Amino acid sequence: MNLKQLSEILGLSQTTVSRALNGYPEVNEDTRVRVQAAAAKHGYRPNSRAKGLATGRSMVIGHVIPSSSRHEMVNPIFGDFVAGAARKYADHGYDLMFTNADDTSIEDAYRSLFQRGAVDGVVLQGPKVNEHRIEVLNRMGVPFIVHGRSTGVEVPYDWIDVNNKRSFLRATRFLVDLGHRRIALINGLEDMDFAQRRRAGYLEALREAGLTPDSDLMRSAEMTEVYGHHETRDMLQLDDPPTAILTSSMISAIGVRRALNEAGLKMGKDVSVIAHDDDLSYLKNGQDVPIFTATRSSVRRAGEMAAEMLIERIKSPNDPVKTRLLEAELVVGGSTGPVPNRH
Amino acid sequence: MNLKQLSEILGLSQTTVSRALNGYPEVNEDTRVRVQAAAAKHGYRPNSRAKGLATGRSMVIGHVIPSSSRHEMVNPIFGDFVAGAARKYADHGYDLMFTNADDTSIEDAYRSLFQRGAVDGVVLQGPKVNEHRIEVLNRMGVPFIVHGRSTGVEVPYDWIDVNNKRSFLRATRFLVDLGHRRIALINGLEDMDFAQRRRAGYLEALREAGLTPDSDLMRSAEMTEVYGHHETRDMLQLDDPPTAILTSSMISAIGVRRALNEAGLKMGKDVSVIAHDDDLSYLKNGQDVPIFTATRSSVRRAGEMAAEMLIERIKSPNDPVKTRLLEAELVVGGSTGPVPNRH
DNA sequence: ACTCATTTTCAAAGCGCTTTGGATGGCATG
DNA sequence: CATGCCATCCAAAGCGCTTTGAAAATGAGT
Repeated sequence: MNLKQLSEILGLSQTTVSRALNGYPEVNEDTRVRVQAAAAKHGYRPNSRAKGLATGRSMVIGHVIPSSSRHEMVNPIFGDFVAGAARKYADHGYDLMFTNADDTSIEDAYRSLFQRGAVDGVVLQGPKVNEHRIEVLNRMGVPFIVHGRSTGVEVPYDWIDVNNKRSFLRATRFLVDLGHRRIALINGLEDMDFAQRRRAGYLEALREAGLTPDSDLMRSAEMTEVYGHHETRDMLQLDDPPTAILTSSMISAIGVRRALNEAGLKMGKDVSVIAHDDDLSYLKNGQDVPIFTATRSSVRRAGEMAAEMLIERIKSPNDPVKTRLLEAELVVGGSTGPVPNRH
Repeated sequence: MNLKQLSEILGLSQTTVSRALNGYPEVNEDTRVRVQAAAAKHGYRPNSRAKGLATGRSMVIGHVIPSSSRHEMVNPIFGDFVAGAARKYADHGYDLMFTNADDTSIEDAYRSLFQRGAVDGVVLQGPKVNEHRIEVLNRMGVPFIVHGRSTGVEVPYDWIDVNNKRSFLRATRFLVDLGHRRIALINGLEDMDFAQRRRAGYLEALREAGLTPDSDLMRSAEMTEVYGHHETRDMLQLDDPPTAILTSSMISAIGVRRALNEAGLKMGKDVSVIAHDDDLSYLKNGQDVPIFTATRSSVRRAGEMAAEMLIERIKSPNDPVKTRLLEAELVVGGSTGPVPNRH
């Protein structure tokens, strides 16, 4: 069923039917009702490609998931972020399109998506320091929003981010206040912007407390469970092992906990742990009392907000740059406690 | 840069340029080379909407993520499945489109996606028992593939699934062979098809062993970490608590482990645990020796295969129905051991 | 040189929609 | 009654591509 057929059934022109369905004023209310009824009855759905061709808009937002050859990994926070975004897209009549690209062709993926007219805007996830893609997108003139920021990029751009520095600053201070002096940081990949900011917060808190950073206590890699476990076990072997561990994700925190258990150490007593908690739906940080003391910020909510900001940007391309910095809460759970007395 | 402009630059007709770029034979090799060079130089990318309109194909596959009001949850296996699928889509020139729909409108979401001409085929994830959507999709005539199966649906359809029954049968037998008699099952939501099959396998193994199923030991809900923890803690309170626990996901297995630790029980010694492991990239089941004894089947690989099967289906709509049953491996890790001697 | 078959190129129609620039008719106004 | 003004509706152009049917160019064969 297409417009032409529907209009023939109704004995109206395509113009009128189109206008009736799209809410234009120059059509009699009676006919509008009649048209809408017929459309519903026959299950007419305007072809989105044809509509897109005619209007020049695709009503689609693009996301690119990097699936590099090095790290065949899909961050679990991806699911919740996307769910949040997709929900808002749906509210505004947008669909969501993914492209999978490996690290080398990721820029090309964005270019292709936009220049083919497949999407009206894109979301850039997981920006690195000096993120090249931001300038590329800027130059292309595609509306976009960055989930995160990128230190070193000078051009203005829309972004939404968690105040990573502040939240790790606060978390570290919290540990310092509990008497900890040997505080480890199990961070995400070094070149990710968020990891840099978290480290900066961590280092600032150490400096405030007059503590010297120890490179043995600073680890960074993809934040898997296995990684959290591995690094923790490794650090526990040190001559002067950490009494507290900060980690950048709930997933690796679970690995940390596993390593502590294996070593016969009690979390929150022998070793304190603070995790960053993205408030994932399948991996809630406990039910009432949080399992881990954590810096919490819902990535799903971030997805929703990113979507809304992007849609606004598409609507008004010339508005001044919009940015949004979310503060993470520091929730206290059972994984932290005063530094144990050494014999 | 569109076709018309490019053809004018080249002094050729749009027809020839189009054909040259799309590899049709009726064009001189010299001109083809010339056209391709010019296209590359000017960064010409055919508008996908226009192309779709002309060809009647959209080169897009649709996925619908249910984000019901009841369970605001995105299954983490979703990410890996999609990553696998998207990779294969990309190989074949397809894009991937998401729509977010709540439980009540999910059927409508599929209908809309296809009838608007937005997608050439769809993937149905997480089928329930008597999955209504399958018949809907069948009647609509949209090419589709089901990740999983649906007991009670009589119409033929393409699917790819893990042999859930067999894998839980084997896992349960394994526990029985270790001497366990009180074996609990922490399963997914009752109405999910996979959950039914896993239970069927579990029950069959119990029957084989002459054990009577105990409804106190069979739990089912959304497979979160918190849920695994909650049910385990609950069952440990029983007069006759389980000595072994089967669980449908690594995520809830982590909750199980947490509950065991809290109760001062040693996993693999006091209580054995077997989990189903989807081999998620961020949640590997240990590095060399598996943490959990598990029934393992890569959901990413399933995504890849689903994508390929769907693309074949789109190419040849009249081929006989294709199905694919994957066997999960039973990998032995540290979470299982002989039943402890009761005093 | 001329025909005929091939190869190569092209003009134009069509995909299903929106939108511009009228047409048409009814109604109040002078 | 003629005029002008809305309120409604419509025909046709255009979005950027593919594809059909035909024309032009080339080459082989006589």
